[in-house]
Amino acid sequence: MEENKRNRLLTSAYNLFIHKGINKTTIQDIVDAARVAKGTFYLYFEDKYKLQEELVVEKSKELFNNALDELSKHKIKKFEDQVNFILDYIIDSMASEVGILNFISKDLSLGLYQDKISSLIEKDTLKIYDMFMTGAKENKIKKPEIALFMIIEFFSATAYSVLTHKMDITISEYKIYLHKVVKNILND
Amino acid sequence: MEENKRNRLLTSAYNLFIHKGINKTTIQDIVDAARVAKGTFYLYFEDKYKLQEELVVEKSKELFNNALDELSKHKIKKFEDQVNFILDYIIDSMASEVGILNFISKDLSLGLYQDKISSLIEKDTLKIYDMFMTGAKENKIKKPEIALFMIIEFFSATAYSVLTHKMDITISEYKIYLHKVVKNILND
Amino acid sequence: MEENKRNRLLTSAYNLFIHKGINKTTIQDIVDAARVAKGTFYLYFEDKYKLQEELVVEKSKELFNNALDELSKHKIKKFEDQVNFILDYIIDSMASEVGILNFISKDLSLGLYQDKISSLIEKDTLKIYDMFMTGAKENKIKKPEIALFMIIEFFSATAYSVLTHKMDITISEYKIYLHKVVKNILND
Amino acid sequence: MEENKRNRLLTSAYNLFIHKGINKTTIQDIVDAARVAKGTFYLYFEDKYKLQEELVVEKSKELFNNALDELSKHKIKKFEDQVNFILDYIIDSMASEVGILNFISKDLSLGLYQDKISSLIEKDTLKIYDMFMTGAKENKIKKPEIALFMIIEFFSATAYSVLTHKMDITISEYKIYLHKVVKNILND
DNA sequence: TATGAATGAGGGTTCATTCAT
DNA sequence: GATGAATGAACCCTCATTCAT
Repeated sequence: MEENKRNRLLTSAYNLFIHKGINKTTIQDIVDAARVAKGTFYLYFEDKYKLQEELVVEKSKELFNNALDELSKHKIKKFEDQVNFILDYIIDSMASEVGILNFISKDLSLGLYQDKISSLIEKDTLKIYDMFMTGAKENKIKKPEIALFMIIEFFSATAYSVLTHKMDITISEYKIYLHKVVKNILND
Repeated sequence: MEENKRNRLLTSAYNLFIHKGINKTTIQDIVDAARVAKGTFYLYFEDKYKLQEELVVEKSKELFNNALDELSKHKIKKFEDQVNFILDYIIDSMASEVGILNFISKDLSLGLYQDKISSLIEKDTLKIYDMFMTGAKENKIKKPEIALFMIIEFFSATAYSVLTHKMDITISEYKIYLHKVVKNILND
Repeated sequence: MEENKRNRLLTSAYNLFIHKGINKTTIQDIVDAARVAKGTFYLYFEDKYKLQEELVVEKSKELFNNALDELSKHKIKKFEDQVNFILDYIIDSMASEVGILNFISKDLSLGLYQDKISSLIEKDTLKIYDMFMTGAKENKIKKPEIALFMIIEFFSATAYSVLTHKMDITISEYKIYLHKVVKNILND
Repeated sequence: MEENKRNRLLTSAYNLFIHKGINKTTIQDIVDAARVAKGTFYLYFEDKYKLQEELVVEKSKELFNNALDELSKHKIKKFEDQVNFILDYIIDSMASEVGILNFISKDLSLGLYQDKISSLIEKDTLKIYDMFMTGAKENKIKKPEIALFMIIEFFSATAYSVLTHKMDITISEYKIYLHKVVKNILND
């Protein structure tokens, strides 16, 4: 039963965050949507931001794992192409699901999100991290961690701007640049 | 006298923002530090965020203009090298002046800052924008606006991470990557 | 416990309103007097004026119902006399209880009060309204609603002035005029 | 020059009062409209309410005097008819000039207004007061002050309600009631 | 576990009034 | 007379957090 309420809180918060942003979502809003008492919130989460953190990790894992699943279906040989496939998959997912974009960026700075993503990626439990490191080793990439970091940072910053139409460029056009920068970083 | 108080508010706010971040800085804090009555704040600024905006624009202009001044002293011929010189100058400035770094990133999302920077850069009154466009034209760079955007986004995202030691890499090492990506983007 | 605090707020507000008037009574005053936290006020009332509204309705109902109770003890036959009995009862009540008079008129315009009273009276749930309409019908009064309105308006305006000694006339003298006007309005 | 600014303040305040009501009109609003500095306000008026008082007296005198002027053109013999003529004139004026109605009643309670009117009427400098007392004496009305008071109170309360459509009755219908009550009060 | 009434610090904002110029 | 920058008390309201039940 307890997990039930905890999950309801997570789901309700997610829906509110993507619609109103975190700062404008109150704990009252969350517990109302979850049909749970206010005190119950504090039984499961220290505060709003701890809940958010959990949500970001969860949603990111989902995104990455879906990308990996899809990758495994395509038998792509070249490491560079694998990396690009994953990045393309992520940007396409985000383009089709506006919610997650708002979630990671309205109020929530992208920079903040990057903190979370980075710490997420550094966890060796994360399959995508392993996949990258394995591929990097096989391809004798010198500093794989820095390379990954550069790719992620570049991707995060630019993809967000492209998706929100801050930059007047289509996703297809953007991918060309992206692939070139990735190639450049990997073939150090 | 009036400009005096206005300036005291700006200065006090700047100092508080870089130490506590904007969200944790209250208007009461600002007026206390400026030794000014609360109502005086509202005489000059609509709210905390308007003041911040003014501060960001001002500080950014300072940074860009200093970079350009310095560039003009060095007689660098190649466009790509000029761009790199400016980026290096900015990252070095930020490295030596911790304040501005906290100011643009604590609470304040980097993304938000980029909005400001971007709108700032798009103003044709801004010398740095002109400089880039002129150089790009001379070098027959195809889509100078997209190139500039890519460089700024990449630089903003990575420089911040490097300066805050989120990534274990020295500034010198970082510059090597940076220059390569810049080269790659410019020689499209 | 909850109703306890709510009632304490109502009582405290009433006492403050009758002594200082609504406009000069702050929410801080009310919660202090009720020995309750500020936030508690907003738990029960939207704002000061909603509380006031509730108070006016409550006090008015009390007054009307007492008047009707008393009327029923006196077996008065004639409709006109019944109406005068009620008006007399109300003015006597107000004369003996200064509080309610200040409450309905200091700051609070009498006109405003009339709005409340009128809407109160128009509710068919209100016994006094039924009593009047029934009596009016039996006595073949042509436009009972207008008659009631005229009586109420005349009574409200003059009674208030008499009770506050704005006019140098005793209550007894006043009743004579009042009864004449009532008679005149009813025997249209 | 000074009278000029003073008058501009009065005029501006009047226009604001009739549109926004007194409570929502700030001194800043008034001085802005009068194109005068804030401090200047305090040179001529103690506060907003002293200005308002002056305005009420002035506008009321205007209304009464216009009524008297018009009366003198009609050679009406009977005292009762003269009184009714004046009341009719006033309600017709108010009906045609919405401004004054808002002025005396939005925020400003009618009761408050009555205070002013009453004190105004008691001043023997007021022609209308003289006219009434003279007529009353000639007609051997016993307590002319009380009669005047009753008429004014009844008229104020009901006319306001009729004009603001709080009561569903035409002005013509209303006048019939009004005249009957006046007759009744005068023929005591 | 679960509740939700109660808390109260703290936020932003307004505005009548003063006073040095 | 005239100005308007400066004041600061006062206000309303929000909301994360606690705690007795």
